[in-house]
Amino acid sequence: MPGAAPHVIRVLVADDHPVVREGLCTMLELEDDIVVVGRAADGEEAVTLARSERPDITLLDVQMPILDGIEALRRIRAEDPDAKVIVLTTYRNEDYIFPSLRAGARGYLLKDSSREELATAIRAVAAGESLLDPEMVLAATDDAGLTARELEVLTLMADGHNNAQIAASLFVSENTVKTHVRRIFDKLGSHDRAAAVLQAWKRHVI
Amino acid sequence: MPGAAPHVIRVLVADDHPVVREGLCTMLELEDDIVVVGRAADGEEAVTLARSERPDITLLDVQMPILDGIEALRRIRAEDPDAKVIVLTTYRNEDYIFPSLRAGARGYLLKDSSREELATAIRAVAAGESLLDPEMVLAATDDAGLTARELEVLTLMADGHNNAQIAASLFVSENTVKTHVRRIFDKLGSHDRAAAVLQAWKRHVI
DNA sequence: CCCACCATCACCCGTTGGGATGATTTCTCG
DNA sequence: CGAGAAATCATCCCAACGGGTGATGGTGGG
Repeated sequence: MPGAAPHVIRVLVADDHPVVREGLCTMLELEDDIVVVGRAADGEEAVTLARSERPDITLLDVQMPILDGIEALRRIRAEDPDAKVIVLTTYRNEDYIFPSLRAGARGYLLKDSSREELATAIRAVAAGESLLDPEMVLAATDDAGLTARELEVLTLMADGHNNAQIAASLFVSENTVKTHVRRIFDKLGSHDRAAAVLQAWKRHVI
Repeated sequence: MPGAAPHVIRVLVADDHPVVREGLCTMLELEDDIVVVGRAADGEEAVTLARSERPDITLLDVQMPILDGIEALRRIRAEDPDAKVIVLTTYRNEDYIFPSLRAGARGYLLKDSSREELATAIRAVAAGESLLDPEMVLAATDDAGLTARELEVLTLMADGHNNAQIAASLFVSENTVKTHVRRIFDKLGSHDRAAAVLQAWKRHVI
């Protein structure tokens, strides 16, 4: 890599919260090498602006009206496969990290980031690297090793279905369901449905 | 009320998220009659700044390190019972609305607010009124009508305790616990522990 | 090719849970 | 004071749960 000329990085900011959007823009404008070239309040606007402005970096909030961040991300990258997008999240919702990466995100950050972290992330991604909030990556890998089937059972349990109902839903015998349930308990470290379901919810497994 | 002289409103902003803090300040400074006299990144700082600056309005994030918003609110009002504090929340966590009001908050807003809403709220509270996000008030009443005792039982259920264990914890008979549990089901519209606990969690009852 | 993992099912057995119903006491609020 | 809500406890009863153990196919990776 050549000691690239001090190139200004053109950034598009998409967030439905006016406060957050302003905050991001204000912080970014304080950096000499970053300029905000567009602000979007929803996913659709983000896609449109990405098309017209062709920013170097697009900051996308996951939770947005009309088009959510992930879907906006897909469309932006469908139009421009080289688009570099960083996904932001307010909540520690690791649920979105893998979908984001699969959709082509280059970065995944908590909004709870300092100006430095933001700027660093933007520069890194602009330079072609990828950047993930380490805290998020760790948490996201915590799917407790549940299999797809176990997840189905767990979800039905969470909805208040008993073993017989789950069995009927999945077209298997009740014995099978009981086996799954027991394995779910093992993996989540719980001994009953209530604790297992809450545990799973807290860990964003369901 | 007299057509008060165009008095400038001195505001203290406390939020641990740099982005949000900046965003709030930027938006508020755009208003002619509002000036930000302090910025705090945690509850302790907020208390200190409230003491030294004596702002007309203090904006407090509920979730902050060291001292959370509620506790900071209590201390600020302990030192100055006339302090006017508006509590902000990112999440739709209605759990904090009643504690906030009990602690003396004059306003309770979602951070997901426009500049106008923010400014209106600040002016209203500065003028001696109270202002609550109507959406929040409605949601907050949704505590499912659980009694304090039922909440204790529910919490223990959520931790995976069975009726016998709960009975032991609360020094009552298992029969009593079963009665509470059944009433909890009724109130939450569930038929088993797993669903009840998750329901309660989602509704921020526990 | 074999091992590991997954999903499936079975049987047994003791414990727990949840529904129905009724009663007592205490406390608050009008 | 009297109504009502909350908390307490009881008894009956059957369905559901959770633990233990063992077994059979299918699939995929090494």
